Amino acid sequence: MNVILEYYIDKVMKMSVPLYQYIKEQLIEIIQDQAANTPVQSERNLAMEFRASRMTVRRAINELVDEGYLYRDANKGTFVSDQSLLKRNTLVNSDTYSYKTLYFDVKINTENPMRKKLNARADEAVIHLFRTIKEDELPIGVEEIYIKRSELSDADFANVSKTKKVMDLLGTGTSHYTFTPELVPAKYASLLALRIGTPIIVTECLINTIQGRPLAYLRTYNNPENRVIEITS
Amino acid sequence: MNVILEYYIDKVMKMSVPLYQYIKEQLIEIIQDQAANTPVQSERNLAMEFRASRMTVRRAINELVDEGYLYRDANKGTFVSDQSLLKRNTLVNSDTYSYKTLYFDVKINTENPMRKKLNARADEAVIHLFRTIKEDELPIGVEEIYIKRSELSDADFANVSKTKKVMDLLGTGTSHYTFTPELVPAKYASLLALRIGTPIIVTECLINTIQGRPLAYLRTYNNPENRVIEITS
DNA sequence: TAGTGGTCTAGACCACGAC
DNA sequence: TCGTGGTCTAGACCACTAG
Repeated sequence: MNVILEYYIDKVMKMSVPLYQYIKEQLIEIIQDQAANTPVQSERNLAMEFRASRMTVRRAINELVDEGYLYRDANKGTFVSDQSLLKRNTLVNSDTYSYKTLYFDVKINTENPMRKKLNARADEAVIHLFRTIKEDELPIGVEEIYIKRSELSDADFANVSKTKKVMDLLGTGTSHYTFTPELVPAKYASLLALRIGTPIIVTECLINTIQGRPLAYLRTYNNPENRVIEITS
Repeated sequence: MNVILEYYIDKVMKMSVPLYQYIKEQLIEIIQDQAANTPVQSERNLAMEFRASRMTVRRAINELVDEGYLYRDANKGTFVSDQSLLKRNTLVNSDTYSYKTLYFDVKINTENPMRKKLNARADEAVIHLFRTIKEDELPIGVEEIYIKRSELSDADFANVSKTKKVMDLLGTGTSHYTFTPELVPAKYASLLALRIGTPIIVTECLINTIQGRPLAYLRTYNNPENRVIEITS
């Protein structure tokens, strides 16, 4: 009741978070200290407790299931998932990384092969960015970035060299990663503090708008000693 | 009308596909030859056409959005996504791969380090499997697999050496991948048709039940010439 | 102003599982 | 038998966009 009161205060004060969103947050709060496989209340009970319809509660629960917090067992109930491996992706998760831009430019009429990947005409402006990635002073990787100028707002363009995740500049869309094993290039070995001949993983990422227009191309040389690439799904 | 008739024939004949599922399939049929950004009919129109409620149509559309087929633009409409890069993951996509099992055994009381990863007691039976992966006679990779016997039904156990995707043996759960660059091990170089000293990507995958119990551990040595690791999201 | 997607309600019936 | 999640309906109001 306290719970639902809180929500309606928000609502009245025009914060106006959707109810299902509010219920999600409350459920996360409730389960976050619970052991895996703990049952959550039934949908009908939660609906009463939050003074919401069952469909609204279901929406909240469904999204938590999709996000890996809960799982359903038909005819039995809904339970807390094992969260020891919560969905994560070290390629995108950059909260603790620091970046140093070593090169920044906007080029027109260059012969760079990346233009083809971006499907950019010869006279289109393309942003070039080269930066190092560190975590606690340890070199994590070096990154070459190419972004189509025409896809960025002026505000985003002004921030581009400060941006951590290029994804954040762009709305929803698709990203396509490829992973290639290489020996560390001589020109990057010292930046990565790796010996010549060390095998590394190079990740390439092409980011498209949901409409199918290429937006950005990233090429990252990852230091295998300091950055373990991992993906949980 | 033809469309909805078909569905109800199915329904009467007890095929009993959920309506939202049927609508999904029909929508995929409709859009599969359409260009990106083509609008689909409004939810209200589709509801009339399928004689379904708007909420049911919404569910179908929502799932297609999650799966990357469609995208929404609030207050404007729903549109066909660019499908040139449909979600895929070459690590799991094994339709065209052929497997050859070189080693199969069930072991108890071994000193294998994989037992720790599987959290298996010393006296638990663990299935060991070693196999090569080929596509059109080209070596794609070699794979070491460890599966807890106790998590498999007798039927699954009988099929385990014929199984393509280990994931298929297990219900839903989480899988956690790590990617490591290595030089191809001498013992696998000839199986992979690679020269000694070639850098490769080794993927390790730990599969857990949704309850958090480890089920299987896979270690794959990927041939970079014949298998490009890629992930679209 | 008319149409769209976004949210929400208050019911309903079903199959299945545990008791 | 009772409670669960799975599916579905027929409405409703909102904010926003485009003509």
